[in-house]
Amino acid sequence: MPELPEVETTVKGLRPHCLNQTIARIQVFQPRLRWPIPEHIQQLEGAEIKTITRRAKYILMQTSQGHMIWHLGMSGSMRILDAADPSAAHEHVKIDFENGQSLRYIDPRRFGALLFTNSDPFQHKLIQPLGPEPLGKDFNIDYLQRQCEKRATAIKNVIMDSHCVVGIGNIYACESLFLAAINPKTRASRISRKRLQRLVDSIRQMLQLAIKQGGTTLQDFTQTDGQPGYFAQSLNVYGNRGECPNCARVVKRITQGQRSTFYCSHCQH
DNA sequence: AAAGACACCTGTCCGC
DNA sequence: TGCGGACAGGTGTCTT
Repeated sequence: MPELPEVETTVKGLRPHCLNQTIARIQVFQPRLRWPIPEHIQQLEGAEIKTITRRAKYILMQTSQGHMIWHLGMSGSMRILDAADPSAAHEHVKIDFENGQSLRYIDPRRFGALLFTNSDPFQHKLIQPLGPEPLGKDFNIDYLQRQCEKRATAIKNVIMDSHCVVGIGNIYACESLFLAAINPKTRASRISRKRLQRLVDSIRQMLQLAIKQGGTTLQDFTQTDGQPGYFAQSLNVYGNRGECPNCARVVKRITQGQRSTFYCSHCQH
C-alpha cells in the first residue's frame, strides 16, 4: 500500500511523538517480516530518537545508538498509542517510550521490514542504489529524458523502477500518467521531451497533493493517529471500473509487470 | 545493462 | 454459508 505520500504522512505523524524520546522497551512479537528483524535491535533500549527522515519509501530513525531502517511493504502502518493500550491483530513490533507512549508497527502481509545499522544508513545496500527523490531537484526533465532514452520498456515500468526514481507505486504511476495524458504502454524511449516534462510536472503535483491529504487509504493504511488518508477521493483511474472522469468512456484495465494498470485509451496517448 | 518472472504473506471480495 | 480463485498499496533476486 504505502507509496511515498503515505510514508511521508507516517513520518510527519511520528515526529512530534517520537523525537527526543528515550526507548524504554522493544518488544518483537513476530520477527519474520520480509527479512528477519535482527536480534540486536534490542541494543536500542535506552537510546534516544534523534531524527526521523524518509528516503524513498524507507523510514530512517536515527538514535543515539544506531539507526532503525523501516519499510511498510504493502500493508504496513504505524500507530502511536499509550504503552498500556492492548495490541491489535498483526502488531509485530511495540516500542515503549519512557514518557508512557508507544510506537506500534502493524503489517498483515509482513512484506515490510525493520533493519538496524550502526553506520550511515544512506550507504546501506538497500538505500545506496536508489534513484532520486521525485520531489527533489535531481528529478527533472533532463534526468528523466536521459533515463528514458535507454529504456525500451513501457513508461509505466520506468517510473515505477526505484533505480530510476523512487516513491512512485502503482496508484501514483497510474494517476500521474493519466494527468500527463500519456498511455502507460508507450515505450519510454519514444516519448517527446515536451510530454516527459508534462510527466515530471504531473508526478510532482500528484504527490504533493496526496501528501496534503494524508495519503491514500484503500484498506490497511492509516495515519499514525488512526485516521485514514483522504486522497482516495481524488483518484481518477486507479481502481476505477467505470468511466473516465474526463471523457466518460470506460476505463481500461491491463497488466504490466504483473501489476494492474488503469488508464483511458481515449485521453492517454 | 535491461527486462521479465517469481517469491514472500494474509485478508477480502466475487462467483458458484 | 462455504469454497476456490483472483487480487491487493512493494521490491529484492533470479533467469533470460
